[in-house]
Amino acid sequence: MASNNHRHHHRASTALASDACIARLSLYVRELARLGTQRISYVSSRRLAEPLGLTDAQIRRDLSQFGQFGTSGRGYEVQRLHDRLTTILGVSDRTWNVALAGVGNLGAALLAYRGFRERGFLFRAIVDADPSKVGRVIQGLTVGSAQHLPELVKQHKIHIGVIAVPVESAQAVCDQLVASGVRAIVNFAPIHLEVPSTVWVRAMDLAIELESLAFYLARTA
Amino acid sequence: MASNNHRHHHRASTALASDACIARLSLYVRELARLGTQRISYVSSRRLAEPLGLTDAQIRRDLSQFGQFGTSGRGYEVQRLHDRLTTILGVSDRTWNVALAGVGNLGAALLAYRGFRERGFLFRAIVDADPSKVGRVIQGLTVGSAQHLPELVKQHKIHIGVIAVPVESAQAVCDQLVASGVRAIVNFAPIHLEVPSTVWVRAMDLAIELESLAFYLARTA
DNA sequence: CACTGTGAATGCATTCACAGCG
DNA sequence: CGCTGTGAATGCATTCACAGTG
Repeated sequence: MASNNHRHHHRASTALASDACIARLSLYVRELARLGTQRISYVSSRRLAEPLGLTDAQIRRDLSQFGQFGTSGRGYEVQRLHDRLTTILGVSDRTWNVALAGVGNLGAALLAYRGFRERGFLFRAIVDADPSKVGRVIQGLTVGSAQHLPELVKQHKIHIGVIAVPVESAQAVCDQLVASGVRAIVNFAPIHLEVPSTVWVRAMDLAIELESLAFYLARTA
Repeated sequence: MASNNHRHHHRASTALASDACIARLSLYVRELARLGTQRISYVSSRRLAEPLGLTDAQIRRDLSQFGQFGTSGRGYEVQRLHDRLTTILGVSDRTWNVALAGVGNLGAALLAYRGFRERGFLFRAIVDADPSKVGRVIQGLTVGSAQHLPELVKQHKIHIGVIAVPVESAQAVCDQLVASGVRAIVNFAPIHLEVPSTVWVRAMDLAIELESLAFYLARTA
């Protein structure tokens, strides 16, 4: 989130790149895909950086953490770099199963968004605590009861849980997801979720973004 | 945006706190409000930090940039600190006028979310490029034509623009907002918006969050 | 010659650790 | 004694600048 994402995980393994760097890799993939559709075959770090509002040095530094992908004097081969980065990000050939908890307005919006499917993120199970919503079919998926979340997670081999429930039940839903084996969560509820250090959480908190803007506006009005 | 939010603004004025710090101030306000409803009148930096997943030192450091609010041996008076921070954030006594461009699923979800109104962010104008949507009433607001965005911005004295349109038209809508005098924008489209350095942009990019999670899952599977 | 990849320098944010206060 | 506020230390991310390469 913005940037907003805390990292207090203590992993022994290999030194991972920073959150910010990983987020930028996604940006590079997007821009490379766009360049690909324009039949552009080579791109320099400078040209890749410009439309993203970044610097050439930053791109080279980010990429250098994962290997050497460029050619001196020529730049990067668009298709090749795209493929390498999607592999690094784990979105090249495989798909990820996503569960959605909370089918309110926001949940429905997430289900309707095409971008996820294109990148290999597939909603496999959706649940809601409201009995009147259970059984409804949205985007081809039947809304399940919140009680069945654990078994749905196992049944569909869910990798990522998306929490779009009211703040009061967010931690409980999170606990259920974690207990069922989910190790990655996107949280839209305005609360810090307590999870074991083996679980990754990303917070999407729009109210915080608005308040940040209010701060800057109030100072420069 | 997430941290994801880049900052490449060159402001002469007083040294502003970092984006991350401002975002945390919002978290403090939230937690203080919660403590207030529990009739807790004093809180130490440690007790404030814990439920937010932060450290006591960080809270004291953040607050110290804006003044001295605590009492040695006692901690912070909940109500007083809450009031001071909302004032600093610019959300204490005033309201902010928000315009929404793009009334799709996401836009509708944003309109329906109560949290914004509570914090003083009021949707005043909504527009969509789809003629079949123009004239519809959502949450008490009539959908206007996208062409009328500039005059609506002026008419309603819009402070903040929210872009929830397809990626193809995001930059154009952004340009319209900026030309109409909007100096703060929340962008949900997966593209880097080009704006003058006097305008603040926050990116909300869910696809990037999901890909970051995929990266970590792929490494620790 | 145009560009990459990377040591070195810089700049920031976070953490430590403690003097000083109520 | 418990806690704040803050210099000092640390740790990271970004930027600089350039040797090396196709």
